[in-house]
Amino acid sequence: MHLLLVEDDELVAQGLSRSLRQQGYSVEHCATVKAALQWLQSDQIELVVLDLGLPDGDGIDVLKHIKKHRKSLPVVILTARGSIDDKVLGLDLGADDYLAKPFDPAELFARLRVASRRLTQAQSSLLSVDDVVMDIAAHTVSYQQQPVNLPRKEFMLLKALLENQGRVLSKQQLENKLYEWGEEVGSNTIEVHIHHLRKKFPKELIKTLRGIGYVAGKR
Amino acid sequence: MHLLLVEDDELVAQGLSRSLRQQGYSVEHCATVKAALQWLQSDQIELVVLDLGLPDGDGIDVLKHIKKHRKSLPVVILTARGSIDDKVLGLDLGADDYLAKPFDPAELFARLRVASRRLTQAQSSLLSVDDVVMDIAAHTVSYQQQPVNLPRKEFMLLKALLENQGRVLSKQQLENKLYEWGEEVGSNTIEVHIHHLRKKFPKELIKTLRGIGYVAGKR
DNA sequence: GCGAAACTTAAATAAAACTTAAGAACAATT
DNA sequence: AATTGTTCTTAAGTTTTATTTAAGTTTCGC
Repeated sequence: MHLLLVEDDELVAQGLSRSLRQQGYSVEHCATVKAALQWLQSDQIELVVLDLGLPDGDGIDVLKHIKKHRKSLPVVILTARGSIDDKVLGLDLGADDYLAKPFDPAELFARLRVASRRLTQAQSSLLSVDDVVMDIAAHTVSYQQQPVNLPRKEFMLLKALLENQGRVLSKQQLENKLYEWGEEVGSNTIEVHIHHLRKKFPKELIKTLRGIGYVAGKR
Repeated sequence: MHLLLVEDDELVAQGLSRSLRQQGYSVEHCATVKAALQWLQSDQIELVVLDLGLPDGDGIDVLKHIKKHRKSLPVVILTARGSIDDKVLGLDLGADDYLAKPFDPAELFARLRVASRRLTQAQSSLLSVDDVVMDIAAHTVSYQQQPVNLPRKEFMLLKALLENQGRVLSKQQLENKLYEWGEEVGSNTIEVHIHHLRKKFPKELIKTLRGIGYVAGKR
């Protein structure tokens, strides 16, 4: 993992770099705001350890820059400014952690492990065919990047179809998915909903198999 | 946001609960390992503040349980055990942060904001859509640079929506965020609060998806 | 070309959300 | 402890929108 250490005290920097490398990071080091911003251009950096008191400016500016341009890049602040107000400010500006000097290296390493293990995390589940994308958790659907508003039943119907791409679902099966048990439906509801869906999406999305049912997806 | 406070000192717990509520969390409190595990069954909890010294066991067991079953649930440890070894252990077992008592409440709140904004991938303590800006730390909201006064529930509601921009939240989900467990709400409260919010902000801010829920932000 | 199945349309019905306003609960202040 | 003002909940009435129904039209396979 690629770590940028921004620290102007040469001695501290050297010691830290060495032990961070021992911890398995590839460490880049710089001592000024300017150099830090330079490094951040590169998109190579995955984790930042930031001292606030720098010779050519305030480390807080580096933090702001990072959170503006690469908001998910974790930053751990490491500084002599240990007042509560400083901490609150740093954390609220987007820092992921804040250690006041003097600190124990073991604690820093533990906190860096927390930050880096968070980098390896997952995303929400999406159903899609071509440029029709459904996010079930967020209850949203988009077509060609544009959000599409689907009423409840239409959403359920499309979801059923997308969950069974390539498989034919009979009207009966679809009804079972849309309606509670015992809630008999007396008419051509499914046909009507299909109709409405087709008006909102490309017509190839839902194919009819006469006498059998409907399928979504390519084939 | 639904927070579980695990703390056996009755006095501390009471004080903390109150100020956490003031910070806008719905707080559930328990004092034992057993009760904590119970609460965690419910899947309602989004954030945990954990004391380690509990009467019927070690809080570390609660942490282990969480990280086994609900990996991504953030846990902030808050304890009298302040040695480096304890900290490293706690953090390496999956805690997201670790504060040793005595601590300053302002710092705890700031660190909780870090944890909760990570849940919603917001970058700092400012949430905004267009010219509606919410400062979670300061508990203020403004619209077109003008401060807007929001009562607690309205604030919580707007916060929940802003934390989930683009995601649809059902009335049920919103209720879960505003009310503590067992505090059943019998009526159309959410609708009424939404109504009040809409009177104070541009009407495009909160969209209704009939039968599904509400969304804030552009889509 | 015939009949069954699916499509389309519009109106009727049902369901959800909005709007009010009143009073209960809660806080702050004296 | 009483008073005032604020915030929250309830509930009823209204409006809006989704869903169902039903009737007329088209399409498909035989």
